Amino acid sequence: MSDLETPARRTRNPRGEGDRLRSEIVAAATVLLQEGSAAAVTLRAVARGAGITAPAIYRHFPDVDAILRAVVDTAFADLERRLRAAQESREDPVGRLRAVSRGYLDFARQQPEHYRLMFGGAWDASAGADDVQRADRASIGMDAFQVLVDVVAGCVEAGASAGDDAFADASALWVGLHGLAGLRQTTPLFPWPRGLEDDLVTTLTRLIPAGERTASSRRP
Amino acid sequence: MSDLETPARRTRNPRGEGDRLRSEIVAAATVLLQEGSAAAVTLRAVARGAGITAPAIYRHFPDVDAILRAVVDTAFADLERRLRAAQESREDPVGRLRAVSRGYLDFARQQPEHYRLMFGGAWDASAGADDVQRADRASIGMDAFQVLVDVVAGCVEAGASAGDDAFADASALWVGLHGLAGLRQTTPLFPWPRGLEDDLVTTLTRLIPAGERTASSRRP
DNA sequence: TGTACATCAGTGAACGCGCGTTCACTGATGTAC
DNA sequence: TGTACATCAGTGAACGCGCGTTCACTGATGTAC
Repeated sequence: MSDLETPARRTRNPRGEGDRLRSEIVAAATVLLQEGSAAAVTLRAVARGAGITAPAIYRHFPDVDAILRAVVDTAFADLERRLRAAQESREDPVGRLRAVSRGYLDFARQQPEHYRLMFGGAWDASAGADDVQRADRASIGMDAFQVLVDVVAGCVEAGASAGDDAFADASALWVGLHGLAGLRQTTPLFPWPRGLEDDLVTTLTRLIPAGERTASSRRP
Repeated sequence: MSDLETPARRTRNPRGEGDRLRSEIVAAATVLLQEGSAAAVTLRAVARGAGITAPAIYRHFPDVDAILRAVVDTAFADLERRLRAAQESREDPVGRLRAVSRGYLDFARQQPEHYRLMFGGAWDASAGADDVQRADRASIGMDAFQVLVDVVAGCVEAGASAGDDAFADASALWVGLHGLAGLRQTTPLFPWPRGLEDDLVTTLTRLIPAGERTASSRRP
């Protein structure tokens, strides 16, 4: 706007406050999401939570969707961190696979509204996104998914899985974990069979029963 | 209120219009859901869609959640009808299983907002429900699930599945289908492995490869 | 080193909007006598 | 069979609310000279 008056002006360094408030806004939105649902995350409610007035939000986010995207980004980073920690909590490949699977389901159970927002799909249907943004949206969560690929590949390499395509089997595992997380949340009264979680992991990643292991295929 | 004046009054027959308008309200809500999201289904928007004024809604529904519940009920009946039709479209047990699975995923793909509402879980978290209502909510969708149990049991009986617990395997299948439906909707750009859908059905219901069939277990 | 000034983050008041909900009402329908 | 009346579905006006968004502003911070 006033660029016309002073064309060669240097871009000024951001003040420290700027980033601090930005993360406080995201934190306030996170609290609202945990206590209610995505519908509770309004611009004014976020401002109240952050202790500022509503218009101040606009210095940091163009709209409320951008805040939610920032929350989702944070949540995906958190999920990845937890999956990596689960992976490293064990030494044996199958133990790692099960620990990561449990970690995934724990995340979904403990942060149901975050999980719903991350995988609810409503937010990425925004038509206003350009190609770059869309590619960004597409790659989000892939770091977390990579942990699944890694632990499945570990089982294959150790001869504990009969699969030969870790990416494909990790995809199947992801589908199973996501389905279980979602349905458990929706239908808490359904009489879920005992051991379903372990069975799903075993079946979807083609784990070989311990007794039959050390062979490279199903049977000698 | 005026019961005090005429205590023994007969309950009057409902006029035909009453039920007709009720279903028109549900139909209007359904259209709004298809065109937008659950957030677009407001009391006033439904009234506009049904061609009536907003207060007229209250003759038929206590609040907007009740309308959404009616939409969900209708959608579950529709899902069951489609799964039954898929089941009866084939004679062989495995063909039936695959047709029903495909029907489930088709439903989720064609009616994404309905599917999201049915399994989104937000609507049944209402704390105002009494025990009867909660039991009602819990049993909803079980008729549709029974179709999965039936086709899985058909495969077991025909020796096409190595499973021995049709309910448990149908639960696993449900988890897989739900996960695939949800993730495909959320992450359309993910490079889904070819044949994942068929693989999931095969694996989760413990289908025996055609060459190894007629035996009662995995190997003679 | 001092000082005038540009920059910037956040404020406070105000707007128009769609929402759910209420209320008294209207006019058609069906029933009692 | 006629008629007076109760019932009922839906109307129209109005309310208060929280929302997103705008605008001019304030006062602190940092920079140029």
